Amino acid sequence: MRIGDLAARAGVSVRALRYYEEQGLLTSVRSPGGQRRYADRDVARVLLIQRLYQAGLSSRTIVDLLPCTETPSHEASDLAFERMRQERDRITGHIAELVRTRDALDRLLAANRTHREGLVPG
Amino acid sequence: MRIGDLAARAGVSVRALRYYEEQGLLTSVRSPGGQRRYADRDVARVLLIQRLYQAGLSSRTIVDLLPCTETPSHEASDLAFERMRQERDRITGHIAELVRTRDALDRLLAANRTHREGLVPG
DNA sequence: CTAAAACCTGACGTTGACGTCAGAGGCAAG
DNA sequence: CTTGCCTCTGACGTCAACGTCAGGTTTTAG
Repeated sequence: MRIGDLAARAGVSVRALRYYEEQGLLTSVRSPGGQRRYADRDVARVLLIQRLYQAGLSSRTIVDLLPCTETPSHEASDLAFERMRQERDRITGHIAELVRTRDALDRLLAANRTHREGLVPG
Repeated sequence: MRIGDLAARAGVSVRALRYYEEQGLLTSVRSPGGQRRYADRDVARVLLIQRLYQAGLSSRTIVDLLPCTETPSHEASDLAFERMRQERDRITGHIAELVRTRDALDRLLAANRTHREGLVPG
């Protein structure tokens, strides 16, 4: 599978895939001519990377965690495991914050709706 | 209230407050010498701004919505109202994504715990 | 065999929310 | 009036995840 195919299947840009490799998030086998070739399983890997980015993790953090995800072995360091727990908790906190923000918006929307429905005629 | 006091009370930097003013998110009255003076209610305003930033809104988006929040009037344009609904829905979607990501991490954590607890002895 | 399409490696550009530094001025206390 | 802290206006720096362009090579369709 070539880089353009992987990009299409994972819904990211070719540039992004090269950047992931540069950051150590993704590896590739090279063709005799030097072009990157990927396996089918890399689609899922890229989707996971995207998911983690979207959750606010940095490249550095992701590269620390990925060994855990690929080969759940005892060698996956305690630090990586602990880091994963930390990130999980951070996400939980972020979700709570977003819920509060949404509630605030809901209250503002309600207040505006009141004024819109003519309870305060102009 | 001076800018340093507001910064301390709202938990942001002085630089951030000047930036908010530059972006049209915050206004101030000037002292005879040209220094910014704020009212107590500006603390809440800054906290709201911070909350919206943290929810992924840009300065531009926030400045569009803030008129709605300060004076819920009929003049608050339909566009601002609609925009607010959009952002609310975007946040809801984002929350759902974060929950999915957290679930993924939970599964990975469970897998690793299995290997850690000696079910696969080394 | 050829031309188009895809890929390669640099390397500089972008964006947003500030950080930081320089040089100068305002302000309450003693 | 001066000491010291706070504040002012520029204006350049930062950082991350790519976008984009240049100039050249590989792969594939016909």
